[in-house]
Amino acid sequence: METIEKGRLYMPPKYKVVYEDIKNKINNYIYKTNEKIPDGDSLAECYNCSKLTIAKALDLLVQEGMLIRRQGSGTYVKENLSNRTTIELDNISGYSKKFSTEHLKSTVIDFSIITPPKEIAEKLNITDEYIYKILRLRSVDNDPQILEETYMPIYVIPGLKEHHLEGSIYDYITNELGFKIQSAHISIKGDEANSNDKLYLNLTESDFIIELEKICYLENGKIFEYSKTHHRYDVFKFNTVLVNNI
Amino acid sequence: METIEKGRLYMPPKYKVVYEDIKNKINNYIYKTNEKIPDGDSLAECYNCSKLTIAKALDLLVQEGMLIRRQGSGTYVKENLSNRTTIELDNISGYSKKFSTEHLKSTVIDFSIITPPKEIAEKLNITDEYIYKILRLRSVDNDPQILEETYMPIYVIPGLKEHHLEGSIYDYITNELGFKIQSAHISIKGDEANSNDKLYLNLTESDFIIELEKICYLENGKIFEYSKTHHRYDVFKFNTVLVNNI
DNA sequence: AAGTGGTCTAGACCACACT
DNA sequence: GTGTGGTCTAGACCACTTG
Repeated sequence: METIEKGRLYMPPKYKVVYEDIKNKINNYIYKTNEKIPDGDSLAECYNCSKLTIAKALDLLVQEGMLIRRQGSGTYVKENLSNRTTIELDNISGYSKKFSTEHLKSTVIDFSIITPPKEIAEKLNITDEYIYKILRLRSVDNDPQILEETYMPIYVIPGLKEHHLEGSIYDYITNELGFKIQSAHISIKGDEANSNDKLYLNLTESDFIIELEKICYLENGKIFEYSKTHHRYDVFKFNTVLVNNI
Repeated sequence: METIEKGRLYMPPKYKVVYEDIKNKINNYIYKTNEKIPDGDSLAECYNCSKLTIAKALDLLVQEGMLIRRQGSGTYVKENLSNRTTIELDNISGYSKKFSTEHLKSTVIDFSIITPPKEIAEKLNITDEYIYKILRLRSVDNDPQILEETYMPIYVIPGLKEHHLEGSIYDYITNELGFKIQSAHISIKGDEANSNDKLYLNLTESDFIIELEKICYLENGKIFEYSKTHHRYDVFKFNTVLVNNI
């Protein structure tokens, strides 16, 4: 399972190996829906590790809504529901599995470097820093679906060029810059379409959009993005799993 | 911090005590935004526990979006953003903190016991079980905001009466029955208002709503609720934090 | 009573950041 | 180099359910 990253041999931690393996077993119905999987001691012996490592791996799957652990009883596979949303840097990544890049298109409406207004600077937690301002239209088969307004500090994401925007900014950040995403704080609401929405998303006077506001963190603790995306309501769907941890 | 539950002395685990204490320190700005909190060894000494217990407590706060941990650097308090959504059994619990029960009203439109149609039975993962069907209108200051369609198996939630519906079903389940919620799988989308929405939410022909679909699990592994809530778009807001754990 | 998950420890070692 | 978080172990004991 080891890979080469940045020219170095990268060996994933044991709990991640166990996590991946059990996740595969669930997805391939080797561990069947609503059934119990082997107990912690057995798994620890099977994977040649401690119980705690097994628990850590299983807890990840609980967090993703794939397992439920019941004290005194066992660990069970949940009904196969919509899995937890991965962080959608792309805003359209839900589709990127369904549609190849041939069908996806990003049209850059505006790409400039600005001094952020106070409101944006606060969201990005910066002072006196230049930022990129990006306005993009995301389409599937030339059908416009998402109008995206993105702000990113230059010093956090250096070297961003217009051609990156025509593809995936996410790919640039993770693959070319080698950064990892830590988290995203999001907020979802509905609203009437504004003039830009009507213009670019081909909406009529009476239409509505779903607005997804997002603040994204890198693993180094820096906020790298604040964005507002307006989604045509008929193509928007957001799935997630909330787990009670306390 | 110990409490009496079901006539027994309940002593919370150490990591939960630490979690609560640090959460309070963040909310009261004893640990300030963007600043580093003490390292794991110090906290372990301070709380008289092992490093692992501290890590477990801090990881909960990372999951809630309040902290960020950086290997080699430290643990930092994040910008105070909207916290992670708690499981909203109530559908209106976001308001229950803002508005007292005097302002909140639940009007029961339908409360019946039925044999579920196939689609609902599948969502609830049951066969040959009777279920409650509940249609409620939730209002704030007599302003109708949410139309809620709920299905619950009788054998999972016994003894539900109409007067419970006028208050909070959540309170009945957690306080009177003493059950705990494990998780909720949710899905959010927008849609045009249907005839019921127009009727009960006072919408016009052109209006639209936000639909929140939800499947809820108890700690005993049973699904106790499948619901669809239609929210007037101008009063809907959903916040959450997505954390990259893998 | 037996089985299973949950909590917790003390300590070891590694990976990474900072300076 | 020092400090910090991340991983991992072996084992102990507790809480809960009943496969």
